This record gives sequence, C-alpha cells and structure tokens, in this order.
Amino acid sequence: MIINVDLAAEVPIYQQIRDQVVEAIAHGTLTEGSTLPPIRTLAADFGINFHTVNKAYDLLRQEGLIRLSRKTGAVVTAAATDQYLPSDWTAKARTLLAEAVARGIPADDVLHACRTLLDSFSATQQEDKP
Amino acid sequence: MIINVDLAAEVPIYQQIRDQVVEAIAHGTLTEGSTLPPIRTLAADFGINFHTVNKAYDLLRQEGLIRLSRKTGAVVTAAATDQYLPSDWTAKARTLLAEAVARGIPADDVLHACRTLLDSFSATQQEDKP
DNA sequence: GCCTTTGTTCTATTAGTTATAGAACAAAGG
DNA sequence: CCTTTGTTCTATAACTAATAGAACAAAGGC
Repeated sequence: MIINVDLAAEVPIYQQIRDQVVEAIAHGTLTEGSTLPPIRTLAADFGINFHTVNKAYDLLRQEGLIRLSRKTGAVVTAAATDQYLPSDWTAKARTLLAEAVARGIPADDVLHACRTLLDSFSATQQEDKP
Repeated sequence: MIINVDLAAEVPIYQQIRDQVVEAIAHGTLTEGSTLPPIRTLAADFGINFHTVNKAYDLLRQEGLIRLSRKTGAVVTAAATDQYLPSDWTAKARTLLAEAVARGIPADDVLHACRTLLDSFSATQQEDKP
C-alpha cells in the first residue's frame, strides 16, 4: 500500500498515517490479514522517528482495526465489527456537514459529495469476485 | 443562541465554540446579521478566559463566517459565499466516511446518516416562510 | 541454543498548542 | 467624556507532537 506523509502539514504525522490506513481499509486496498510494514521500516521510508509510527499503529490497535504482535507485526483485523455508528462519529459528521452548509453549499450538493466519496471506496477493489 | 462548553472534553474549548457557531449558522438559528455575545460576556458565562473566546471568534472571522468590529461586535455574515467545497473539506470528509466504512458500516447506512444530519439542519428553521 | 526481527517500554529533550492572566491600546457610539 | 468593544502585548503552566537513545521481551529462523 502507498502511504504519503507531509511533514509540513498541519495534521500530525501519526494522524496522517492512521488516516491513510483507515482509508486503505475502507477502499479495500487493505483487507483482513493484510500486514503493515514494521514500524522501523516505515519510519525509515519517511525519514521520521519510529515512535511516531508506533503511535499511529497503537491508535489503530485501540480502534480495533489492526492487531499487533511481536514478529507477526501489524495485521489488519476483521472489518465488520461495529453495528452502529458511535456517537462521536455522528458529532464529527454533524460539524463537518454543518461547515459545508454554513458556507452556502446546498444540502443536495453536500450529500452528493458524500455519495461520490463513498462510491470511490467500493469502486475499484483490488480483488474482483466475478 | 445556546452554546455549551465541556471543559473536560478532548476537543479544545475554542474549537467547541467555533463548531457550535458553525452548526447554528447551518441550522438557521444564526442568520446573516445575527450578533454573537461580546467575547468578555461569553467568557464570563462559561467561566473561561476571554482570550479563548477571542480565538474562536478570530477563527470564524478567518473562515469568513462572521465580521468583527469594535462596538458592533461579532456579526454573522452572508451564507452563500462559496460555490464549491474546498479540497481540505473533501479530504476531511473522505477520512471521516472511511472511518465508518472501515468499521464495517454499509455505505448505504453511512449515506443515510449523512442525509439525516443534513435534514436536521433545514428541518426546523427558527423563521418559517409559509 | 543463538540470533534476528519485531513490538514494547523507559527516560529525556525540543518545539508547538491550549488555556489562563493581566495590562494596555484603539475605535466607535451614547 | 466615558463606556463598550475588539485588538495586541507579554507571561506562564500544562499538555501534545516529534525526536532520540537505550533497553526489554517474545516469536521465529537457522
């Protein structure tokens, strides 16, 4: 999988790594059983400290998206764990959607943008099942 | 308008204030010309420092949602300023939607949650126009 | 059994953010 | 003239982000 880190961005590096793994799982680039690179390897690739990568992986572990073990490394766990959206997700979504509406974007356009993004996840899975 | 601040939350106080003003604008509780309380008043109401409120108002000003002037105070500016969603909005939305999908929530359910939230903004405007 | 690979834990430091505090300034209006 | 309001300045304490280095612990390969 391809991860890009922008050292100059306002978003913390560990958050960028976490976000891109989440997006890769949603997109199907990473599926259950996929392994992530060792923290030291990924850190070396980006020229960052391995503690920063470790923080990202630890976050993903807390969220239940990956499983960590020595030697096995970081392995993506099952997808279908949650049944409902957690309340803090809804709160974040409310704020984000409100941002768009407050700027004068019609609700239909905002919803369409969401649909397009959601479609982009399931559009081109890396494994086809015909 | 009603603003609530949770001092124990992980979200910074100035961000909470900013978010709630954005949501109030999206909801129609605050419309063009509405005035926000003076920073010192709002700070006293919450028992926080006025610099914290000032930071929230300054953020809103940078986003073009309110206009600040001495004596006039903070006034909500026009809504329909932007025509398109900025790219960083889309990036944030992509991450948030991916979070839900990665947890195994079906895309349809996620989209429905977005629709429900968007509906809640325009549902009960404070001014009806029959 | 030894060694390598891997995540884990510890302390430490630097830079930046968040929130508080107090003081003073500046403009607009009654 | 004075009050109200946002603006700017310095300062401080607590927390976060990122770096750094060292050491530990378990799992697997040879």
